[in-house]
Amino acid sequence: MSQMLQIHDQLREMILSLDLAPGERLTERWLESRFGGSRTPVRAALVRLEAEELVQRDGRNWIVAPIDLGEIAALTEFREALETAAVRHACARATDADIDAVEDLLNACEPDAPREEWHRVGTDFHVELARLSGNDFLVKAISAAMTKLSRARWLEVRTEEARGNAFAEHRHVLDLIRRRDADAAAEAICGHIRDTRDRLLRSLEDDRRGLRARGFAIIGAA
Amino acid sequence: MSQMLQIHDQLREMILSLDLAPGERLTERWLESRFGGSRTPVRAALVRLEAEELVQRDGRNWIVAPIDLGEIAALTEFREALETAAVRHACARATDADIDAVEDLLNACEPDAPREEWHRVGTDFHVELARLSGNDFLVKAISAAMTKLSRARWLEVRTEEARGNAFAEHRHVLDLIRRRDADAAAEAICGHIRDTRDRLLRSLEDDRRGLRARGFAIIGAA
DNA sequence: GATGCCAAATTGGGATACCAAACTGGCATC
DNA sequence: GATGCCAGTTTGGTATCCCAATTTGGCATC
Repeated sequence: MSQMLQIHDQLREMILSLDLAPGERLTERWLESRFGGSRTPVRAALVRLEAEELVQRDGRNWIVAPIDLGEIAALTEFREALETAAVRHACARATDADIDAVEDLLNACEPDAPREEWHRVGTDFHVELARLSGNDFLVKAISAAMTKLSRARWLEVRTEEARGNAFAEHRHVLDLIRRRDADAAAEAICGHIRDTRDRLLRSLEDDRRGLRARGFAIIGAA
Repeated sequence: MSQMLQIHDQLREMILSLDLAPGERLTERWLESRFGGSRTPVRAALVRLEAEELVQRDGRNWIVAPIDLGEIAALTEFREALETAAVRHACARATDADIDAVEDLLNACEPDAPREEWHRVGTDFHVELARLSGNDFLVKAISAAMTKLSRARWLEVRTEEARGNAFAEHRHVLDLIRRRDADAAAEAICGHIRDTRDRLLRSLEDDRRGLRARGFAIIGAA
């Protein structure tokens, strides 16, 4: 694989895992020494990440994209539009085997699994659910939306109970799709998305001061 | 503005206006001489356009993204999800003045205006309509979807009557939003999007042989 | 005339050189 | 002590250089 893609993937991972603080400045020369390539592939990777909105320009400088709590409400609306459409199409198109495969994804996550695991499965579920729609544009858009939410979800302080609730909602949606009840499935996924927003905003609002203290650029009214 | 952005914008325009044929190979050195910059900004522009899916890699080479007729159906579904959500939010949020501004956009396009004008207004309408939703994610996604349809729309052979029909549908949607009838507006935009798909596919299917003869890479079953 | 093969040219990936603009730090001034 | 200013440093933008890989063209061979 080209150096540019290696740098892109590694830097992407560092940003999404919060190894690099939101708002932190990135100099091309630091990245050059950090990843052992020259500026050419570093710059290509930055341009790519800029298109994914994981880094952005601040004047002439590059910074890790800040987390914008103001986006969360709009992102929730966006997901409602996409995911209700996705589950409706899924009801019409997914085979039982397809649905079982998504259920397996949920089952593979043990109750005492590490936080990373829950985080990953919580994202993957929505993407795989989207895939049942058979529409790649929906898949890509939902995947991008989950990426935009990803870092905020890391910051959320989640009780084991809250995680259990979210997973129960996931299972419920799958059941309704299996029964081909499109209206109920759309309603359920919509409710789940809103619940997620509420949990997230409540947690982040409570913890906002602490997050800023950790040096994270958190902007926008939650 | 930086050279990279100039090159990006010019090249983007050339691709969207079909000055560069879909599937055509682009060498970095040709672009370098064509736009009078060095390879560094050229390459940055290409990486950017790759993220917009207007150019893509073919092995190590760069090519203008082919037109994929197979995408049109999925894109239509995608737009249905996005635009019905957008008009529903618009009914709740847009002011009468906002709606009038979109109507002015339509009125500014004379019946005998050149083809470019109809093409542009036909795209802008949907983006400005999306803006009435107040949700930037919907705006961006709809804008990107219209860009993906843009070149296929150029290829469409459109009678004056067909254009008139499309514009009448646009006005009808606006009226329903003005009356705050969300269900009817959603229904109307959805019908319009499907009509557009049908017109487009019928026209392209008829003309496919001719398009290939012009050297355009047109892939996928329509 | 078809085919196989090798040298030359071209291409993209990467590294580096150079420059102008922005930033920094410290010193002189008030 | 606060303020203004200038030299030195750092940075991103651009141009250019080098290299390995691929493509190309033509020539020898069959």
